[in-house]
Amino acid sequence: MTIYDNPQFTVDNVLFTVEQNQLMVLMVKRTIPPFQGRWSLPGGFVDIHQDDSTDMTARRKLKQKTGVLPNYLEQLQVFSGLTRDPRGFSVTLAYYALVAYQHVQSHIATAEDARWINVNQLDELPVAFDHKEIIAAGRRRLEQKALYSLLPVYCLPEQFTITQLKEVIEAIIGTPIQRKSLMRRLDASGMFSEADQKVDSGGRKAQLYQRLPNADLYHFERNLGG
Amino acid sequence: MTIYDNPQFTVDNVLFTVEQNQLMVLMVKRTIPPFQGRWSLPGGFVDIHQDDSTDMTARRKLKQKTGVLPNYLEQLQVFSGLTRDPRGFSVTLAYYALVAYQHVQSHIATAEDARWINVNQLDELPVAFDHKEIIAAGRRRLEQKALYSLLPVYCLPEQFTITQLKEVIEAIIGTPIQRKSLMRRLDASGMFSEADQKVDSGGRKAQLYQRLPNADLYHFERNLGG
DNA sequence: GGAATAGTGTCTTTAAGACAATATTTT
DNA sequence: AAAATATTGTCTTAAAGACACTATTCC
Repeated sequence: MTIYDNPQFTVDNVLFTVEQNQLMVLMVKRTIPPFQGRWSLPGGFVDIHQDDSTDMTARRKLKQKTGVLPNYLEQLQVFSGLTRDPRGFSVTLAYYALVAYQHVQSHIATAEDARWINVNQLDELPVAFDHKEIIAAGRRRLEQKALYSLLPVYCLPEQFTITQLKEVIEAIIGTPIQRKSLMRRLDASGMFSEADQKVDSGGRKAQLYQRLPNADLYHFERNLGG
Repeated sequence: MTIYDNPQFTVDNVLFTVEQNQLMVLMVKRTIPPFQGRWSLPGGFVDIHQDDSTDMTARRKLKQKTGVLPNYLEQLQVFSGLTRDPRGFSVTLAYYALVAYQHVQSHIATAEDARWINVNQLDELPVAFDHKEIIAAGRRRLEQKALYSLLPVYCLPEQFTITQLKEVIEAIIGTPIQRKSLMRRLDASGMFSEADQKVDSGGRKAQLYQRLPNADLYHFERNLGG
């Protein structure tokens, strides 16, 4: 039986949020080689004495950088190869995650090495490894899911208005959607309850909706935005 | 800086096909511990001197067991944990793949240790590791994709009739579909051309359709089977 | 011609798109 | 009342479901 070199295995996170109608991704500045000084995704090695699965590794790393657990976390894809890390063959399991901007804002603002980057301004940024490609894959997945589910609610606090959700979805998919369609979906999904309070917004007060704690993400049978 | 134990990393394949209207999965009998004598998914270690990515590992292992490359291959999910392998923390990247039964039949038939297992008869089989769970995840993914794409064509040879495709889809999703809807989709997808020949089937001869070589998998905006 | 299977025509259904009309709130 | 935003009503549209009808082939 052959003995194989076990490739280096890491976990990386594409943490998204939406702020001012712009999709943002969390990046951290590398302090050590390779790619020292470039921006990279928050991630690292599995600690088998602490993590009971790679999901926990992902959550642990996100908690470290943001101070909170994300509202949503899901495996994205494995990226592997000989050339993505100059040290040799490597494998990274990429996750993507969603969080409300308000939940992490204070923590990120005080951190030197962590920043929200507008995904539309990534071109100009010096990025480490193949992390631009990983972010692009995360974007595609998020965009797809936004068409047939209400996944984007996880970019908002537990309570939110229809207009807020509409703007978040539009930031993610890049095209306007019908407010009416969104209301029909909120209703049909069974994932939310109407809060007692309403909130003012310049005109008529808006109904607050609130995520039901253990509701599964509902999948619609059609896409929005045809 | 802490030194981490690098967990054991493997690649496993859930290779599906459909034969006699039954969804089948390829399994191999383990010849060494742990789980010696039990059935498991075809997979193994990355060989960094031979594989330029984990995709190639998956393809190489499938070629070894079946003699051919699958018609379709896609990452499924990573499974990890302390308890899935008695030797300690392990990580496996599961792929799922599709192949035409005819393409591999002869090769499998002569192999001692490889067999097609009807996915509906897995309960009775002694299966190694968490491979039942991995197969279940593969099934769910295949089923979902069968609702909004024509992925099941990859369980058929390059040329096929509508009736064959209909039966394959029904085996995968477990409910009957409208022949008419399928024809509309074949047409709309742009993935196929009509072959010159027709083929007999007991009554009127059936049109053969054929996969266009470089067509991408088309995603419809609605699900079948509502 | 009859049985069997393939393919067409067309009406219904469902959920999204469009957008006008109404409601509420602040100034 | 006017401006601004929220919500409802309702007609249109697109693609799937249902299913009757026609076409082809073999016996």
